[in-house]
Amino acid sequence: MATRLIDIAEKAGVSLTTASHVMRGYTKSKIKLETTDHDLKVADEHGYRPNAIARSLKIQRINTIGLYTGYGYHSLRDPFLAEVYTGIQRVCSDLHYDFLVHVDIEGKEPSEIRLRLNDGKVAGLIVHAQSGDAVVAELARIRMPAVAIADRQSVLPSVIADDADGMRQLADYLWSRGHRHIAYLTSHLKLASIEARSETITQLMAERGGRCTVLPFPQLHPAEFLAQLMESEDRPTALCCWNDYYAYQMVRVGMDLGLRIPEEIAVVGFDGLLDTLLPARKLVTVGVPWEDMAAEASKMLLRLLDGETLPLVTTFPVTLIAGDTA
Amino acid sequence: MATRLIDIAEKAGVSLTTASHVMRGYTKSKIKLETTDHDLKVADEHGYRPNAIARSLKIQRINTIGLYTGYGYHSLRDPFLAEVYTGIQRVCSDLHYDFLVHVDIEGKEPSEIRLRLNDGKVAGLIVHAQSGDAVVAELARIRMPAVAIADRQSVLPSVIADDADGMRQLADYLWSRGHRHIAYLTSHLKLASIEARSETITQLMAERGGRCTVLPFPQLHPAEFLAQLMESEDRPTALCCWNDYYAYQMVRVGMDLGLRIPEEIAVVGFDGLLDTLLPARKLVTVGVPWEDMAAEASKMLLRLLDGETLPLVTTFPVTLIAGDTA
DNA sequence: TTGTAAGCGTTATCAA
DNA sequence: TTGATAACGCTTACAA
Repeated sequence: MATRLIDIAEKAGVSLTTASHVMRGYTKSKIKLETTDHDLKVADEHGYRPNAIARSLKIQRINTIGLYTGYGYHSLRDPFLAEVYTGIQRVCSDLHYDFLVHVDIEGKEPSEIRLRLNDGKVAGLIVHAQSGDAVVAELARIRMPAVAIADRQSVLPSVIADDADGMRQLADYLWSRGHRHIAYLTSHLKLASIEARSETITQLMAERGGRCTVLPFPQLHPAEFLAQLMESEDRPTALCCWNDYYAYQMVRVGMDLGLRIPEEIAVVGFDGLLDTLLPARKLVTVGVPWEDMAAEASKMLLRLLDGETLPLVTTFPVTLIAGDTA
Repeated sequence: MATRLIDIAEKAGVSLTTASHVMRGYTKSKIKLETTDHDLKVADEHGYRPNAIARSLKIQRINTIGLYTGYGYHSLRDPFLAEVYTGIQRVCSDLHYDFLVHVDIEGKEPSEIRLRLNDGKVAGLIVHAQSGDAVVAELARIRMPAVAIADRQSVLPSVIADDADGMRQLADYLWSRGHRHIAYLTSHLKLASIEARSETITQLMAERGGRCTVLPFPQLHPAEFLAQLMESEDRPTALCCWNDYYAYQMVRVGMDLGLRIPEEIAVVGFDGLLDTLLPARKLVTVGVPWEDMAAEASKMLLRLLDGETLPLVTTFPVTLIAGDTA
């Protein structure tokens, strides 16, 4: 049981109110400097910190914001989300907020999910979801403070990229290099940005007398897809991919097929997220199951909360991964 | 103002207690099925959800865990942390916990930081910090439930990799390929794993009559460093790097210098995190300032909490990034 | 300058 | 089977 304000007050020999005033640096009512100093000292000795929960309940505010994404738990291996997290954290850090990753929301009905998001743990949400996400509609209905990022939500203030302009720049670039027939590789996700991008480029190419074929990105057999595409009579000369990840996959598949890029097939992406730090070499290294370890640590933490005693050290095995750099 | 339990009770024409029992599915006291059904219906209509804050205050528990890392805000571009986050989320999702990323802790004294971590917002913490981190000591002192991950903390249950065995495997591998003098590129961070790794490999090489020189990783001028190293008379034939990120940097620098890898210089890492999806090509793409956008969205959210009215759409400019794939 | 007391929305004890 | 009522730890009128 952590020390409470009343404990501090008692130890310091003052009332609860006085202690509270001192802790909050209340200036209106002038408290004796002596009292103040003494109180603070006592609080410090006991490592006292006001309980944020009780405080939130009283003042009806909480300095925590959350993130809702349509997907279950967020894969931070997705460089896009990593950027989003980093941005949120930067601001939270500056403005003294904490950042709650809502994860207890999986496999539920939309209405139930929004209930979970609205249980008072966060003051508001950053939202990244597909168009027509039912949860987002619910959130808007109950006027939960929320801002959409990257993919526009009609019912929320949205922070988006200038997708159309980006596509125009790409179209200009490709056109000036002589491309008259391109393919746009889209995603199965119903994201506003994807629609904006594919529509814009299709229209731009058509306006100029060229054309753009919209195709779903071949998740399962990218190599077969590209091989077939290259053999087709009326084939596109450039692949315009929804994002960098898709694009790099196409580049790799192209290289595997022995295609010269960009001479035989040009590839462009969208995002500017993935850099080229990693050469096309396979590193000799030691594989560590970091994710499993973090999972195990979390489980242990919860068991700890249950009063269980845990071993001081839990060691996971690691494995050498062969490569070509050594 | 969200609906409270008492509102539901009034609407349903029952007492607060009854409503509470119904909501919690309390079975001991048998409530008329009619009452139950009616109450639930009313609650549903109003989109009622028990306030987690009030609930936490009352039951003195909270189903949220946090993460403390020694560095300011966590860079999620660090693939290691991405794995950690993902692992934590996976477990939280399974066990109905939420995950709080503490960010309001920067630039404070250790004792103050641990106070912030101990304000009741989280039930416990996952910890990743350097050896001798004062905050960790404080956390242990006040018996805050915590589990360390990846880098052992003497005062906490720790989940770590078998660093020594990993290094043994690497040493065996390098030794069998004829390497007798290697360099270990270490970090400035005082992490337990680093110490364990460098000590182990140094000792293993020495035992066999070879040797290992421990050098700080050249953050600023990796190219100059490698060039000089290659020219030195008694140069190592292999670079053993603290992690994959360091290793890939060395590989790239090596390729830039025209070195044959592994013939002229072998490179090994540790982690198994970075894959080789990305070829050493520079993509033509459109750069989007995702992080800034997320930051802006967060700021907007907070302004929204202040009652401010925001524009429905905020658009950021994007820029074409030249490359060699198109 | 300090103290008393009400109340934030729950849960839980104890009567009715 | 249901209903008062007292906490949980804090903030804040208002009173002394």
